[in-house]
Parts: sequence; C-alpha cells; structure tokens
Amino acid sequence: MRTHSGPIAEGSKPTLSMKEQRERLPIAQGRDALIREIRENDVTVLVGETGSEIPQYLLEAGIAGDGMIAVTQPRKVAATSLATRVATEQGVALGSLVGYSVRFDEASSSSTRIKYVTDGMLVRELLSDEALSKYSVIIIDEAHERTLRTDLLLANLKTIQKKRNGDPEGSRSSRTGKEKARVERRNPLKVVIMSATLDAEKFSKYYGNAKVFQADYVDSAMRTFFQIHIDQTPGDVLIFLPGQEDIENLEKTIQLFAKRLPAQTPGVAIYPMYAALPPSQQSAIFLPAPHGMRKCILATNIAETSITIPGIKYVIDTGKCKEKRYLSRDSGTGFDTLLTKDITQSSAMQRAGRAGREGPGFCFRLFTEDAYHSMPLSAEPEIRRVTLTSSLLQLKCLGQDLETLEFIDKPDPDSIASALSTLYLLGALDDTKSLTPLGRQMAHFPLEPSYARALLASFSHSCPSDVISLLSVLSTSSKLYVDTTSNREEAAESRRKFRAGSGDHVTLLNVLRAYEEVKEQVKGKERKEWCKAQFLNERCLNEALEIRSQLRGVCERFQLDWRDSVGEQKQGGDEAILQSMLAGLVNQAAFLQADGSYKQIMGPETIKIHPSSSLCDKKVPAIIYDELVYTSHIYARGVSAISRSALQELAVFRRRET
DNA sequence: GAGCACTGC
Repeated sequence: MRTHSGPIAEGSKPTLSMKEQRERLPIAQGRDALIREIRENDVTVLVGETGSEIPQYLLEAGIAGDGMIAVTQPRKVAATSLATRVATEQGVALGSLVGYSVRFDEASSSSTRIKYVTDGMLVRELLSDEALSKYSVIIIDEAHERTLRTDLLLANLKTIQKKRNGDPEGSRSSRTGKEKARVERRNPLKVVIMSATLDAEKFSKYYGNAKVFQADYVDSAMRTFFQIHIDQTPGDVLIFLPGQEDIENLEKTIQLFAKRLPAQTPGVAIYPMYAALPPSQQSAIFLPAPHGMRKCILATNIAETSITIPGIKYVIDTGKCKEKRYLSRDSGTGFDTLLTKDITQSSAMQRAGRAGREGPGFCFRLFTEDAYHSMPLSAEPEIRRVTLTSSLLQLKCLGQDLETLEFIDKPDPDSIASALSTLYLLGALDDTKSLTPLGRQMAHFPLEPSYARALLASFSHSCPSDVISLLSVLSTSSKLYVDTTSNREEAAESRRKFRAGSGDHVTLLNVLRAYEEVKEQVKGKERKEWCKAQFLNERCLNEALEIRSQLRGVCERFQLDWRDSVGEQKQGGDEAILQSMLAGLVNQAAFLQADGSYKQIMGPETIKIHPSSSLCDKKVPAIIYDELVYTSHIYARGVSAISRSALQELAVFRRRET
C-alpha cells in the first residue's frame, strides 16, 4: 500500500475553449479561499493540488505583482509539458506569457510571467541572483519527492524570505521600525509548497508552522484520478466521496476532461454508486469496463462495507463522509443533521483495503498524516447519535429505563429528555413517566412510536385500512422514488398523476393503491415496466405490502378491525387520514409565517419544505411532516397540509404540555 | 431548489 499525490504529468489536447470550460467547472469553487490564503501568508503548504492551476489563479488575482511566478518540477519533462498545457489553457503561444526553462532548452521571453523550471535550474539561478529577485512567487511542486535540489531550494528560500520579507520575530524592532520593514517588503517573496498529504506537516513546521491549506476534495480527487490515469498502469479506480451531489459533480468534470485527453490515452468509463441510485444502474458497476477503457467508480461509503467491487487496483480516499446525527431538544422537537464530516481511522483503513484484493493495490489519501491521527479511531456508538424514543418505549415495557440502565456509553441526557417528552405527548407515558395502556399497545406494532400512535388513532377516524397502507410505505427500508438529478424533472412529471392536494402522505397512499391495481391486472414483466415508467422502486412497493400484512396481523391479534376505509371519498377522506397522522406527528407540525417559511409549532426552529415535496412553494396555513433534516437548511420531508381545525387539536396538546 | 450507510420488529 502506498500513499502519494502529485501532478497530472501529461497535458490535454490543445483546445482554445479549455480555459472557458475550466471556468464553468466546479473546480473554480475552492479558488477564492485558496487565493485569500496565499495572499495572507508568505508560505503556504498546499495539499492535494497540482502545479497547473495554481499559477494561473495567482496571476489572475494579481498576487505576483510585477514579478514572475516560478513553478519548479523535479523532472524536465514535467516542466516542459506542464508549460505547454498551461499555455494552451491560457490560449497563448508557449514562451510568451507562459514559458519554461530547463537545461539545454528554454522557451521564455521578456513577457513571460509564469515559468516552469526544473528545481536544479532554479538552484543554478541562485548563483547569479542570490535573492531570486525577479520572482515574486515560487511554487515548489512535488515537494514530497524531496530531491536533493528541492531541499537545497527550500533551505535557500527560507533565507531569501528573511531578507526580502523581513524577519517577523527577530530583527524588525532592532532596526528603524516601521519604515525599514516597509522598505524590506517592497519585493516580498511568496512561497507555495505543493506536497503530498503525508509530508505537508513537515514542510509546515520547517517554515515556522506555515499554513497548510487543504484543497477542495472533489477537485483534488479529480486531479489525483487523472494522475493515476495518465501515469499508472491499467487497473480500476475507486473514489470515495461523501454523497450523491459530489459524485454527480465529479462525474461531470472527469467526463469533460477525459474527452480532451490525447488520442492515445485510454478512455474513462465512470460508474456512480450510492444507495439512492436506481438498482439497474447499481448493478452496472460489476460489469467489466468497455474494452480499452479504465473503469472509475465514484462511491459513497456504500462501497466501504456493504458491497465489494472486484478488481479495484487504486483507491482515492477524500477522507469525508456524511453522518446522520440527531440534535435533541428536550421538548422532543429536535431534528436530524446530515452533514459532511471527517471519516474515522478504521474507516480510512477499510477504504484503503478495498484496493488490491486480487493483486498489488494503491491508496491515495487526500488528507495529511496529522489529519489521520486526529480522526476518531472508530465511529461513535449509535446510542449517542440517534433518537431514542423507540428504544425508551421498549425499555418501559420491560420495566427498565434509559436513565437507570448501565450502558457502555451513557446516552445524552438531552436525548433522554427528548424521548420522554415525545412519549408523553403521544400518550404512551403519563406524567409520572410510567407506561400507559396506550403505550403498551403502541409498543406491539413494529413501527416508530409516532406512527404506532397514528395507526391507533385511525380507528377513531374510521380509516385504519388507509393509514396502515400509508404507514407501510413510510416504513420501508428502501427508497420508493428512484431518480437522479438528470431525470428528476421527468420522474416528477410521470408521478404527477398520483399527486394529492393535501400533500405527500396521501400521494404515497395513491402510489400504493395504483400499484395494487396494476398488480391485479398485469403480470410480472409488465408490472416491472409500469414501475419503471413511473420511476418507482418495485422492491419498495412489495416490501410495503409485506409490512402491511404484518401490521394487519398485529391488529387482528388485538381484535382490532382494520378494514374500515375512506375509500374513494376524496376531500373528507384525506382529512380523516391526516387527522390520524397528526395524532402521531404531534410535535412534527409547523405553521406558515409571513415570509413564507414555517415555524415549528412546539419547537423554536424555522424550517423549509424540502424541494422534493409536492407542497414545496405552496403556502398552506399549517403542515405536518415525517422528518426534519438539517443539510443546507432545516428541511421538512414528507409534508402534508393540515386544516385550521386540526391545528386546534394541537392546541389541546400544547396545553397539556405546559 | 435537493438524499451517508445499515438494522430490527
């Protein structure tokens, strides 16, 4: 196993529109932060970047002033080919704005601002100009290779910076103060060290704890991929990314750049992989890539443990993942967060181990060794991360308690308070925190307590059959709607016919009703076609039907007749179903505010309706929702409109709470 | 204007 990172050695096919293209790519996103970092620091250590983009950024941002930017490379061929590539990207002739200088070969002129040189060449220049005064920025690429000439250069640059930039700690006060310091800084030198991950800290310490800048991980994943693609032997590549959005972005950029590779370079076959991907596309990753192409899989941590993809030779690990975590409120109105975080050490090892199961393998980690050591060893136990409502109800049935039971890791007191509050609101616990008969009955259903409560409430609204069907769909483990960003519009359009005015809950019910009709009328293959045409996951629908018969079975055991249904009566029917749901979703309700956002009825948060909801952009006085997830905003998902009269029923709960 | 992965009943 080897960890390293470096430049894309070969250039792309000359295309004048490339610069334009590049600017429209997501690559440009991390750029501003990077510029700021270099502007503010005399020395910057850059991790996971390569020497082709940075000098162009710096020049465009005016950081080089009137001086030149030198980019050093350990090898001549890299210096010349990078210069060629960058000149092409800038749309200029080689040797004008962008040039190079290596032994026996030079392409530069008085107008040259970015010059690619071998490190040996720059060492030689020291002999004629000790301060390297014509350069205002020197970028040391491939610093981790630690060639003798690079090390010589690094030592000299330290001295040169003291002379040209002034010594921040030492001599400034002993001289004539401010004026002298200003004079000294007239031609300051910026040093940018591009290094592979593991060595970054060493360079930083050498330069008095210089700032280490971690490049954007999607961007560096792309660069690392092309470096492998161009420099390394054939073999499949697996890239770990946190989520669907990053995967889709990276897929686009790789595809764009792959098109511009020289004709002799093999093509790239990209396979995205994440749980929400339609099953047919998921299975594609197990097929061999088309002849002569390199297979590149972009995956979430689904490829870390759940699935094993054979034949992976190279792994690129961004070191990031998404983590779902419950943020408790003792009122029970907390919400889930779904944010990008650093992975754990065990996860990093697991990811590295995905390479080379059938032969030698390589892992390229886009994080430093220090970063690795500051990662937690392993994931925090679930008891610390998730809502405990369901477990608390079960413990209560066993005569036990979250507060008194001795756990390996104690649950968070807020989380316990949140669970207690929710169960009390649902009527599962009384005001002495004791289990009620209702609570015991709820616990018999294999459902979240809120859904169990909704199920039981449906009997008084004469619609248990409908609510049980709905809850079955809500309880499935897989996703019902299968769509990706590209076909999202089309998928939404084809499912429009299921849409209910009241919102997502009855819409789901309509989908299941429609599937049942189709199931009665047509056979397997046609049924499959039907699901595909509506962008529905048939496995999910069948799972829902299984759950439904289980739930009906539980009802029967308790002599509850589940057959009542609102049937086809539209208006009143929806109302009855949502009234039942409301009984379970008591603290999952919000009301409309003047600015169009919604505010939790029992909690403090302002929330938005998730864009995937049929009620998104619709203004209704009040809503109930299945879940609240904080990503870029606090989004409510699975949303239905509730009436004012329903809202009044909530007021009863609120009074009881106080 | 947008979803990490599991599991159990």
